[in-house]
Amino acid sequence: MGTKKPSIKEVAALAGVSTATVSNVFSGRKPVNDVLRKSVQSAAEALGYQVDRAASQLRSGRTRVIAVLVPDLTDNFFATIVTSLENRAFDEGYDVIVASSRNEPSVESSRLNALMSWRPAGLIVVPCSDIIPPELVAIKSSVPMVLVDRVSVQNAIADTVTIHNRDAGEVAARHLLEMGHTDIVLAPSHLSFPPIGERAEGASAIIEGYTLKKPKIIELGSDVDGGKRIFAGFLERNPIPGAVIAFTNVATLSVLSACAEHHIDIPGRTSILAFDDYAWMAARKTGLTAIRQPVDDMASAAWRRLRFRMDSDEPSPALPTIFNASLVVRDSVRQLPMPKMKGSKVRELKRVEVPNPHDAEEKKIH
Amino acid sequence: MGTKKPSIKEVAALAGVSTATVSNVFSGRKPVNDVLRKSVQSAAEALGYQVDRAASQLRSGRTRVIAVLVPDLTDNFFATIVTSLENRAFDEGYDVIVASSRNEPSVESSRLNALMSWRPAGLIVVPCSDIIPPELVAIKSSVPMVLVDRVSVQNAIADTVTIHNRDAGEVAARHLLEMGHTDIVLAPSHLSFPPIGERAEGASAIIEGYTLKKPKIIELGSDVDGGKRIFAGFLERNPIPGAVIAFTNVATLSVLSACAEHHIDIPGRTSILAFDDYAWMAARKTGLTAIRQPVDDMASAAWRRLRFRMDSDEPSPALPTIFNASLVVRDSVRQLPMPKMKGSKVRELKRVEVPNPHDAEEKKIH
DNA sequence: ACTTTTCTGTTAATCGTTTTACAGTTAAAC
DNA sequence: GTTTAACTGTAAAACGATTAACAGAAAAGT
Repeated sequence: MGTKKPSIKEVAALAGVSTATVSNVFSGRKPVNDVLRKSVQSAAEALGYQVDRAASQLRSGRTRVIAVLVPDLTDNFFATIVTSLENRAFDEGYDVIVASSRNEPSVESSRLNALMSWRPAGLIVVPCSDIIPPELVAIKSSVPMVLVDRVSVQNAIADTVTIHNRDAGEVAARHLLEMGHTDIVLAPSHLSFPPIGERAEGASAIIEGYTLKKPKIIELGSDVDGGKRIFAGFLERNPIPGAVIAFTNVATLSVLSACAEHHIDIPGRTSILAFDDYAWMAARKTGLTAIRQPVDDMASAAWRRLRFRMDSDEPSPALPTIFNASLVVRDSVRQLPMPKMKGSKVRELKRVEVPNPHDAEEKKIH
Repeated sequence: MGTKKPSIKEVAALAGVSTATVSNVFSGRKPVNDVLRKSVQSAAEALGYQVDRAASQLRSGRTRVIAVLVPDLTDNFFATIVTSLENRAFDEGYDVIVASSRNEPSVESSRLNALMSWRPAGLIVVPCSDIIPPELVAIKSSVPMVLVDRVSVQNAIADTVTIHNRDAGEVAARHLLEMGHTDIVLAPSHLSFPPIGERAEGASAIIEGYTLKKPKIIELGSDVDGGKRIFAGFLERNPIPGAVIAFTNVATLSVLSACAEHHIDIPGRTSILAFDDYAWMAARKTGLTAIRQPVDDMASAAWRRLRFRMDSDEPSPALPTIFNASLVVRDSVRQLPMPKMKGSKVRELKRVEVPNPHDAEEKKIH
């Protein structure tokens, strides 16, 4: 309980000007004489004045807030996106408010409502599943927004930023086949999450095309402990697979934990190919071979797209921005003695350019 | 660009009541007849009405916002704290806005200002270094706040929530000594960060007491790549140490990466004791022995303390809440052939109770 | 010398809520 | 049967900024 914050009136009084002038000094909306400007600034300084967001926003209708909704801040992938977004936004004078949906659609809805009550200037959402919450559809027309990662590009209701998940899955599978593996198990978190499902489909199709039968798929869920138990259960009831593709960060941790518990050597006994590339994956004796998503590029694309939407008032059709994932080869996939083709050290997926009639700049997807 | 949001007036008109009544329905401040309440609610529903935060906040002066400032959202420790805080706050009708300081004092200051312009009801800060930004000191009297983790309890200007870092360092060192290690290197990120410095001191004191000489200390900085290079450089210029204590998450990753690069077997060639306990630490063949901080307990303590401050207008002296860390024994510390004493599986630090005259509830620190 | 433009600053209305003060109605108390 | 109290609802005044409309002075144009 200190003294309450000074208002613009007090600053105006102290500087001997009108409140309008003080406002102009702070917003830079109209030029102010140097002498007056100085005196306003020092008056504000002396009083510890700060513009009141609420009042400013109420009157102007403009709000320099970007709302961001992610499934789980604790997941490094999302945390990285949020951080990146936050920095970019801040540099351009926007503030970011974040909410996480804990991977639950109901929480997602209520958080979305909470976020919207800020009347944000823009909205960036990583939905938690493929059923896009009805709120979003309603909101879509009133707030510029972009959807990231967990969306199927087909039925997107707004701009999207994703990687080409099917391709990524294919590359993963192809790498395993090239290394001589045919006994491959697929370990997604939830097939119903668009990117995960697409990755798994891509991988499955390639494997089936080669081995003529569908690979086993085990859904591991989105928490590490549960996933570990599921995968451990699988290991107990089945022969140890020759290779596993883990389609998310948590799936990777689940698989790895279960293997550690059962003293299964990697890659001696089973090979592992992970998705998402984190520091800890390299910080081990046998580094993990993984599919890396260009997180920073994705974040900046999302921001760029949002800026574009916020700046233009002409509505234009939803634009998908699609990045390429890359394969980072380390030591967790064993070369089996029947090489078909040799794999290269870092293998780029074939680049998928999205036709983009409205925003030429977007073309230079990297 | 859709239709603009409806205001309270339109709801009132549609429901055939005054705006005051609508306000009462939503705030629950005064009782409203059931019939009217229903009609207000359905009118609001029909129009898609949502209370405008800006206006509400401007008029009432109250704001349901908690500002949280952390050094790095990408660090799982902080992300966990933020998530935990967010959930708790949300359940009680507060919204959280987060900012990260990227571990830079200058960013910290500017972010702090940005956060304060929200006129938050409460502030939770994890400072990035031991020099508490001057803004904070100024703010202290006007906003309830609590400091978490990176603070030395001694010169705290507000309530704090920490673990007993010195003790944690001591326990780490003692465990290594008990396992027969004497050739121990200390790997902190920055000694100037209060908790890190204290941990290192604790460990150093114990080791010195036993071996009669100070252990080597290598500061690794707060990014993994840099730290890895520093530690790799150390490994090239020195004999491989018998054991390493890594005092933070990033330090752990740096050390591990460097060891992987140099094909140094753990714990065969060198033993490692880490701080902070994450999923990936268990997801390896040789699980990492680590000191675990009770992150969730810390977050809830921080929230509880903040609530207390927000509820009471009587100023009371700053109260430190101190938790105990625990040692989680896995496989990364090798038992050397000269056992002094035997260590137990999970060893609790001695509990440090903080006298607490003002808030009896706080006593039950767990 | 008079009009026009430009520049700079002010007055006062306004944004959408909350809230104080008050009014009307009904129930309880005497 | 009048006074008190208890409820519910309303009208209207805030809250602190922005901004449209305006005003006065200096510069420029004719």
